[in-house]
Amino acid sequence: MKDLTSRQREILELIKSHLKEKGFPPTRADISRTLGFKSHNAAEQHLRAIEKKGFISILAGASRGIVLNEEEKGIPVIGLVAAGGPILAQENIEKRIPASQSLLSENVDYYLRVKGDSMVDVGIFEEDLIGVKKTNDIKVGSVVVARINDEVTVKTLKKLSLEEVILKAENENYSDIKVNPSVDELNFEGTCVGLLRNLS
Amino acid sequence: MKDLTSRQREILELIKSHLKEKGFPPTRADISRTLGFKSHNAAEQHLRAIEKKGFISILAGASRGIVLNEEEKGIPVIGLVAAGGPILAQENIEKRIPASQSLLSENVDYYLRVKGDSMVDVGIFEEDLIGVKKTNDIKVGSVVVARINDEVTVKTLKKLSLEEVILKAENENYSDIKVNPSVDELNFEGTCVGLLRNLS
DNA sequence: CATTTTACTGTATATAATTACAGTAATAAA
DNA sequence: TTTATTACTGTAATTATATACAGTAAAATG
Repeated sequence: MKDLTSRQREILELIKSHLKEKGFPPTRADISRTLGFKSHNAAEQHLRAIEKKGFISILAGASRGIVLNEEEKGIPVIGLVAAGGPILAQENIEKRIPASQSLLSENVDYYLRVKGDSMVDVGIFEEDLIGVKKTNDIKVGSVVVARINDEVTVKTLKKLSLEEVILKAENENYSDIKVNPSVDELNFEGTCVGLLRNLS
Repeated sequence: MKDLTSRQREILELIKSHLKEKGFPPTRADISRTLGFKSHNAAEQHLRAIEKKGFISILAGASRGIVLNEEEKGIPVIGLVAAGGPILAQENIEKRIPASQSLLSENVDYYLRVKGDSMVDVGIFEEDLIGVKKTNDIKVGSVVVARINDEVTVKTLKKLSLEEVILKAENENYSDIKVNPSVDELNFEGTCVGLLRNLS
């Protein structure tokens, strides 16, 4: 799918906002009015170009017959993380669930399916989905998604310094993980901002 | 807001499904075609009636200018339940969060903010939101929302018979609640089908 | 029983909207 | 440098759409 020109992108955004505000697509005249075109044909030709590039479909003969061709991706759910690769790699994506706006207070970049029982003491159970936000703003005390030498784990961050990082399992049967960042490769994938569990 | 007649409801549903399928509202001709009217005016007059009853707005002069007037504000979040009244009473609704379709596997009628720590052993913590589905299909072993003599509680259903109902708190510090349905007033408000937690 | 509401048909018309054709001009790609 | 693409103006025709007016008939309401 070819890239849109800036003008075409502007028109696509206009269509989206019109849809959101009014509830139906704009006419050529609407577009022309908003962008100051003196000819409806300007809008028409932009629409054709955008359609040709695959971003919309135009239904012939129908008024306001502009359909967005979005694959409405939604937020990816990560099942098992293949060692080594990036966490959001295609092969890790189990499914996608529709973007859920204000469901969780902060924006979620992806959901990670929890494996194991190392976090049961803070109510994170196996098979729960934790909402992860990619951020470098990692704080001691929060639940983080960390990658230690290609292994991804969810733990509470207990200590963060240049010499030593301590990750705490919230389960008395597990002991703390102590990592020396200069010896082991340690990356923080993000912070856990929410939790989703399917019962029934 | 007056009730719609069955024919009017049919037309409102048609508008909704047209919006969902095509992405924009139907014309009077579309409606007439689908429902077999021989005159577009049939559709027009139905639309006027539906508008008069407050379910839609019609934008004069605009093609497909039908706007749904839904308060469909999303799924209600219930904070504290006032004793006595129905759980979904207006005064109990703390806020609403957008309908989240496939987020939780089953449809949620409302979210209930958990008070207390009686369910921590199954990972339900204070301030968590549990997704509740109103149903009479209550099963032993599932987490239910029950009302005992005007008090609402979330517990695991342990035993269900005509003589005795046992509700189990999932916390060793609490003991089972035994209810005799013929003595105490007992209603099941619904089953817990999911859980939502905001961290961060 | 009179009146209103619901549920249409049928005709007509103004206007809303799509869309084709003919151009101009600047910029990008081959 | 030729050609294609982008970005428009301007005109016009056709079709799509909203919407008014005049009816009919059954059902609901007061």
